[in-house]
Amino acid sequence: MSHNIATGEMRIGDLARRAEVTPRTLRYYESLGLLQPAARRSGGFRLYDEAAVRRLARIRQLKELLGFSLDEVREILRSEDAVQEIRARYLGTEDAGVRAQLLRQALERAGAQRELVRRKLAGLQAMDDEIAERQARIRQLLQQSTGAGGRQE
Amino acid sequence: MSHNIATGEMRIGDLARRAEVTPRTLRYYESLGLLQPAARRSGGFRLYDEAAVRRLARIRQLKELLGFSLDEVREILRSEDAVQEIRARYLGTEDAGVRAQLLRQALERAGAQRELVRRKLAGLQAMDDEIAERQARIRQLLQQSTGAGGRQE
DNA sequence: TTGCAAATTGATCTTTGCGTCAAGGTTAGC
DNA sequence: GCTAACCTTGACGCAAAGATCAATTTGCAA
Repeated sequence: MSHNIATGEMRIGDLARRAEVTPRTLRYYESLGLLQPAARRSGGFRLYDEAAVRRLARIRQLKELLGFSLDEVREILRSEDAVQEIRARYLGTEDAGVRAQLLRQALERAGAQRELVRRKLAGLQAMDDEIAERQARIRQLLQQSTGAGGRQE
Repeated sequence: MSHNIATGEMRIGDLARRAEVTPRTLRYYESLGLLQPAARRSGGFRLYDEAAVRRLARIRQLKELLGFSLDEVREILRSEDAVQEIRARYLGTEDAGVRAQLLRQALERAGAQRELVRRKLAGLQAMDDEIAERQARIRQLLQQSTGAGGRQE
């Protein structure tokens, strides 16, 4: 059994198939400090869990969708990991003052991340608008043309 | 004078500075058939015009913002150039039927381009929404926290 | 006319993000 | 306990997108 459904543990090939990447890619990501296996089996086999599946999906999203380099992805993940740490500390304290402080930190990080995404988004929006405008102009010409020239079809 | 303001003619270094790339990059783009200089001076110096500035900006936008490879950029530009050609032919005919046909071609191309952009946009939107949601959750916690713990500031 | 910044072509170098062997070690199933 | 499928590390290869020489030329400017 290569894939223990109950514990969610899987070997490198299983994870690779699930994420549609090659094992080589996963080893490479590991070497860059992007994705660590949850454990190693006695023989040396890497073992991954469900958290790894999610993290890998995130990596691919950042790389493919947003076009970040793996170096940038590492920085972003580092930041996200920090948020998780803040969350853990938040859950670990009862002190309202400390809690509020931690929340503010998390908020700040989320804000920074959003900034990044919104910049890309704005550029894309502008492009979309531009194309839409062009389409509208052409459509209008087409209307005039087929309207004036006697409608066809 | 390296940069004739009146005619908008400039040499490779001028264009490079304006677009924040290196001259090497421009020569490379030329070798890929992405950006042709408007002319060459007798000595062999490349001369660029304002159209080149715009085209270069477009290339960078497609590459940096949308994450297209230079190969893909070339295809997209080819398509855009085709639109320009359609436009020229449109202006060159009076035949309403031909005109309508050309307009429909242009419309189709614009549609295809928009599809591409919108796919990227959708992914980014989803990411932005996700972050926004996270922010909202944190803000709510913060409200509760500072609300319950006695407001400060 | 000489001098220096900027240009030319050509060649080789670098980085990123993996792919592809090579030579073995591990493990599930029979 | 054997075999096939999977895994290990290590090394080299490769395409994209330039960067960096190197050896000359060009051309404005004093």
